[in-house]
Amino acid sequence: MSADPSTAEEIMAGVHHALREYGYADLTMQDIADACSKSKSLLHYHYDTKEDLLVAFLDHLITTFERCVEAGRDRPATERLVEFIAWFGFDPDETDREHFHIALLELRSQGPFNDRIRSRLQRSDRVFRDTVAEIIEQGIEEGVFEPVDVTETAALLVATLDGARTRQITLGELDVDGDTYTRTVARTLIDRVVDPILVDGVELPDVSSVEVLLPRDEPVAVPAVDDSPSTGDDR
Amino acid sequence: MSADPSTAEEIMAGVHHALREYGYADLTMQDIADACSKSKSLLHYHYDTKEDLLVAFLDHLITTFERCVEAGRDRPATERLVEFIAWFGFDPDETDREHFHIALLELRSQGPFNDRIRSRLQRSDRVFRDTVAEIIEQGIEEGVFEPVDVTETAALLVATLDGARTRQITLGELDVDGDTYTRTVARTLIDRVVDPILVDGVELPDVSSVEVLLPRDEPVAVPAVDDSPSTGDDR
Amino acid sequence: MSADPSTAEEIMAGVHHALREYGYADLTMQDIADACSKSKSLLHYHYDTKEDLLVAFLDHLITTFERCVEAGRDRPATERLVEFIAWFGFDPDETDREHFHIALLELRSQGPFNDRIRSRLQRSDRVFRDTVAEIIEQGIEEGVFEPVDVTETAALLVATLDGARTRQITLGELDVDGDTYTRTVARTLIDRVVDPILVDGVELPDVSSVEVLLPRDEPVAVPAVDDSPSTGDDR
Amino acid sequence: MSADPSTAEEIMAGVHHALREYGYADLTMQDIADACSKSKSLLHYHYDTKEDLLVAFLDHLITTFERCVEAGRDRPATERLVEFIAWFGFDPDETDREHFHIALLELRSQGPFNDRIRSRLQRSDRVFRDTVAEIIEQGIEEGVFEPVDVTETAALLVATLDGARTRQITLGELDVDGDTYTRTVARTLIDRVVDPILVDGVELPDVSSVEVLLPRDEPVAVPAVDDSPSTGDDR
DNA sequence: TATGAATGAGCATTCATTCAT
DNA sequence: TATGAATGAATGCTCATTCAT
Repeated sequence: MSADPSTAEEIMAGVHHALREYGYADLTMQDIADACSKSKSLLHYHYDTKEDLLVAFLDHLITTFERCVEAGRDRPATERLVEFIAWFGFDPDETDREHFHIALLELRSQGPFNDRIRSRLQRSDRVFRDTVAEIIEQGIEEGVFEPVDVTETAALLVATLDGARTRQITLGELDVDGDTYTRTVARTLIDRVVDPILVDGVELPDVSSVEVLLPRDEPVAVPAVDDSPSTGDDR
Repeated sequence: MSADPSTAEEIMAGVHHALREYGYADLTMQDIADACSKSKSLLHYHYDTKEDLLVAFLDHLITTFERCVEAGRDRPATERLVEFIAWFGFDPDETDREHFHIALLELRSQGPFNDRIRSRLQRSDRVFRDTVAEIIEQGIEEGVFEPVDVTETAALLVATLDGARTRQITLGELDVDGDTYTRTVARTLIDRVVDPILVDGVELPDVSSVEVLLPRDEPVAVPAVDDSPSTGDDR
Repeated sequence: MSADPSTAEEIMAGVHHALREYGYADLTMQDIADACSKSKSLLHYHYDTKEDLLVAFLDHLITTFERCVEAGRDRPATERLVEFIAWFGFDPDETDREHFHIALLELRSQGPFNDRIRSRLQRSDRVFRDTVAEIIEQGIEEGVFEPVDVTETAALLVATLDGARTRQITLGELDVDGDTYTRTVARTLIDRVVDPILVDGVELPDVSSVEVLLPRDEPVAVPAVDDSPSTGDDR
Repeated sequence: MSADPSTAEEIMAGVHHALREYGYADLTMQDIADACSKSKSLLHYHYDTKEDLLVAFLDHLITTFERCVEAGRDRPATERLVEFIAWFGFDPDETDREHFHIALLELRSQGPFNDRIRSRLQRSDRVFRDTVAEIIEQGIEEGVFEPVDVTETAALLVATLDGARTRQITLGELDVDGDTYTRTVARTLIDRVVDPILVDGVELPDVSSVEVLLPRDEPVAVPAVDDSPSTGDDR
């Protein structure tokens, strides 16, 4: 890896920033270089190809997410579930986050064409569904959720939230019943899917009272991720 | 419109074919020209810019969908709903359809950057949700569905099915519990969301018994769509 | 020639109009077609190539000029000379004329590359210099001009006026001593070159009192010029 | 500016060479690239657009001229004036120079359409007329020229020489009285305009005895012109 | 005569990548 | 490590010209 660990971080932050600004389709190496005040050549010194760089960025992203999930593991299941659901939506003023997810959607749409990207998406999907499954499992053990099929339930929740976010992003600030697409769907999802599996008497905490530990996608300096550049080995 | 209506159709079919083959990001005017055995110049003769052409294609797509929805309006609500849900999924062998939806996802991911594309996506979203809402409304009137909030329900169903398809597409033929992502989610969606709103005693028809009228995305010759070339006016 | 004589005239007027609007370098067959409300194909029916069309236009232009010169031949030499000098300049509000001469300059700059254009420019040069030479000759015979070398004098006058106009056109409405480039030069030309060859006691008439018969380059309907299209013979 | 000063010079020389060979209207970036044995991409690396490159070339040209004028300032006015007049003409064998001025005329004809080109033409006009004005002023001070209006005289001389050259170029090697157009006009110009303002007893030196310091338009390596690539600032 | 449809050749520009330092 | 210089491949678009009717 880079002798200077901060260089790798600066580059990752640069990718993040450039993705937010230009989107994936319009993203050039020059954009990234500008965003981290480095030269194109240096990016190629650390990552042989543009693809290598983006794959490293995806790894970085997933790792960050995993770390955050880990950090919240000691909280009650209901709280964690609400956090997860809430995490998917944006407030209309979080344009940075929205721009980033737009870029991410573009990147995801390249999955079918790119094995390496796809493998990261799969890992990310695994992490997402496992996280939700684990939360539900935990809830069942805690006696707050009915004993449902956790795998199916996790798949449903993730698909729904993802679909809502995708639609909200691609359609713009479209209102559905006077609220955001994602929020409308999230609310309905809770009413129709989550509430029915709550054990009688159990209530979900209010969204506003739940601390969100999952990454808000800020270009925070991350504690040093080892993604050795240009080693070339890939799955 | 073109004097020869078949030219416009040939071009639309060419776009369809080329999107399936190359995806949206890699799609060139040459690809489209090749796909319909015409010259690049001719494409530019009919559609000033590449964007114009793709926007026209989206219009064509939505119009086709609307026509098919119209055609199935006389069937029972349960049947129509099952058809709609089934329509979202692919069999593993329908690679053509899958490839097309991959391209569509890429195109959708450009919505945030392109007003004209976005306006088509919004129209399409409207059509989708209105269709489902109308089906549920019809079901309530027929006495087969409980009187639920149709707008919310429609939003939930569409988001979930879209999310499942998006994930299935981007992640590849990933199995969830031994089935397709979309099918697993569709099944769970029916169990957890649709079944609970069925009036007691009513049962959904089996998927395999429902005739699917919605467009299978084949480049079928469509009965004449008016997309006057190069008029340039937009919204 | 065209069965309908007005068609040829409409096309010539179209070229004129289009040249004024787009200049020569940016002139497309479509521009000309639009300017005369005809189709590109029709232009090609009458004139095989774009070059043919422009060459015909130059012929048309020169012929018109000759006709106007002819019409003024019965006036006194001093009057004719002042008219000629005045004819070269524009008022700042004659933007149409200026735009046309801009296009003409562009066209002239193609002379070195195009034999057929060059031959028309040469003919036009001949007509110009001969006209001035004839005026001076006439003046000598009338006893108003000293017996100077008419060829040299004509060459000097034409070069100077042309140079002034070229500079005025290319440099924009640049002021020289509070007046137009062309007018400043024309005045100095009269002071330094014309006045000295006037016989003692003779005075030039005032510019404003001289009727300008030379063509103001308006797209006037011309009495029918025979420029048989597409005959292919040249020079 | 380029780290290697020779690169900028090579490109300028390439533009010069390509202009001479293809003219302005037919000039492509590929032509220029070929002419300096570089890649099109490199041209775009140094100059964002074709226009940028040509504007830089015009700047380069004017700067070179100014430098040469500067270098000849210590000579007598009559000598400098004769040099200036002689400088405008070509010998029939100087086809390179002629070709270059043809291209220049094409470029000038774009002035009305292009602010940046026009501003360079204006600067060049200023330099030309100021140079002649300064020479005449100097001559008046030296007591060899009568005290005439220097501005008017300079405008007249420049317009006449420019007009003669333009006509010679556009009309081809057309003879006027057995001599070049420019030479005929230059001779007459001296007879009718310059001689009359000479103080009695003063004579102009013979053209052949005057050393011409003004640039012969050869692609001579110029002592380092600063045209920082792609800075984008203009005027 | 007159037109709409269709084509091929050409061109400026972009961008990931490489090279020399 | 880090950079500026340089390149090849690719792409959307323009336009004169031709063809079928």
